[in-house]
Amino acid sequence: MKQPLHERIRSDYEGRILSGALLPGARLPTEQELMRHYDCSRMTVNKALSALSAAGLIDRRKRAGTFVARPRVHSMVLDVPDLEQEVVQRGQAYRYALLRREVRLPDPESAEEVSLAGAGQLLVLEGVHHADGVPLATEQRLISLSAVPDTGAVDFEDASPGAWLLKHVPWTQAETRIAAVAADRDTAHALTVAPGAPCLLIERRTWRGEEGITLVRQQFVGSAYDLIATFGPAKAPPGA
Amino acid sequence: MKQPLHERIRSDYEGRILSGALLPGARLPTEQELMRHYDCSRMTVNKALSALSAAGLIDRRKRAGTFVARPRVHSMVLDVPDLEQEVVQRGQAYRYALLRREVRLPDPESAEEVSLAGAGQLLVLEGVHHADGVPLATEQRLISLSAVPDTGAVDFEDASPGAWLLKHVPWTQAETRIAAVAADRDTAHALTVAPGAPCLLIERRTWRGEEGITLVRQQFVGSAYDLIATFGPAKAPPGA
DNA sequence: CAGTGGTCTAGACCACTGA
DNA sequence: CAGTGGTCTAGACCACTGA
Repeated sequence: MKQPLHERIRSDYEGRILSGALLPGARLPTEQELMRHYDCSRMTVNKALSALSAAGLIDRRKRAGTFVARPRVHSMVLDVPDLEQEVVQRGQAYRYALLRREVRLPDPESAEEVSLAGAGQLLVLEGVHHADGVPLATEQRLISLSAVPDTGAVDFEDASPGAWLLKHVPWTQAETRIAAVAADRDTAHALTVAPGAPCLLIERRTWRGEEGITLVRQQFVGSAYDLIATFGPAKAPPGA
Repeated sequence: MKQPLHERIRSDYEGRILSGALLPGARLPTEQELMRHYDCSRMTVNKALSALSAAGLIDRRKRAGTFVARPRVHSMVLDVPDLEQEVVQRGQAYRYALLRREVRLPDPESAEEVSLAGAGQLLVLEGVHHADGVPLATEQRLISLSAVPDTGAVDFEDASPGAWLLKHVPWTQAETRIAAVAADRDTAHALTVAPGAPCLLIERRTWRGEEGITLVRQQFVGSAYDLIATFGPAKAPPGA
């Protein structure tokens, strides 16, 4: 075994957390218990747990113990925006209008749908995000029911699916594609802009471990929305 | 002093690296030397250096020693694209055409220019990025000459300023603003698209520590460019 | 082959805080 | 107040690799 022991301990628990075997809030063994289980010194256990803590996967509290961290909302380096929260922070009223809801098998011709659904079905949600009653963005979302079975029972008539997912499903990997497109007729109608108006298109795929969670395609009114991403060690850029 | 010693060692060297007092490639003291200097055990020194290594600020090589890492090109979590590299990877020929170059004081009415320039002057560069001879994006860039004095001597007639900066200036903090806009007359002309065509606008501010380095505003032909950002622990998304 | 970092041990004292 | 994690010590053996 060339892998260091502290790496093995770290990846053991990383795997259990990412796979969902250890749910948020679950308690991990104490350092003493891990020392006995892995037959090693406390420093080695501590190194593994410190790394998990630095990665945000666990929270450690003196006397209380070590716990699986709550799903990261804004703890990732890129500020993946939760649209609802953002609108509310601007002091506007947020509303999500669900237009369509469907559970179906993936389209066998769509590689991305097949890859997302795995062996199961897809929940398809279409709706429009509003700020102060004005349409801000359209959203088409696919959710893997095998990855997130709970979603089937949730009522999305009112709540934004993105906000629900952020709160309930930990994700570890995301890919975002951003482009500027001209609004087609349907989108222009839904957003009450002129056809051809510039829109910001955001497509995001999210994974937990190796398993796809959701694929979402949002189209924003160009004149009404900016995407801002900040990254680096500090909380806010120095200029702010 | 409530700050742990390993934190103090870490922040001592972090500060020297970010401030430029220790340049890329410079050698740090060995663990033995640091043990003597801070009068502590090797594990404490090792914890501090391991953290700097995990953060990508230093490289450690057995027998050789510990060195300040080269500026991060793609090591940040968000894949800030280097346009030149991206175009070349697509198998296209890259060219940057410089349209304007000027050294001037910041406009006192522009808070962002004043904040960027500090006490010094600004280098202003305007140009167009081409892929296979076709205009891909316009670029307006401001560089703080007090933060990057070397820039004054560089010939940007041919080389993209972004690629030069990525290679030569380590940055620690960035803020990116992304929006969809309609091309105005000048931009449409430079990009040879119709006025009003959707364009992806990217504005990026970059800092090294507290000091502003550059502010760049790029406008991409919407139909020709997608921005893709991947983040998470793995190198590539599982679906790819 | 000698110096460097990587890892690990078997302890220790302490601060914190919830049972 | 007892159990937990945070930090630190003073060693050790090893793998690696450049002088």
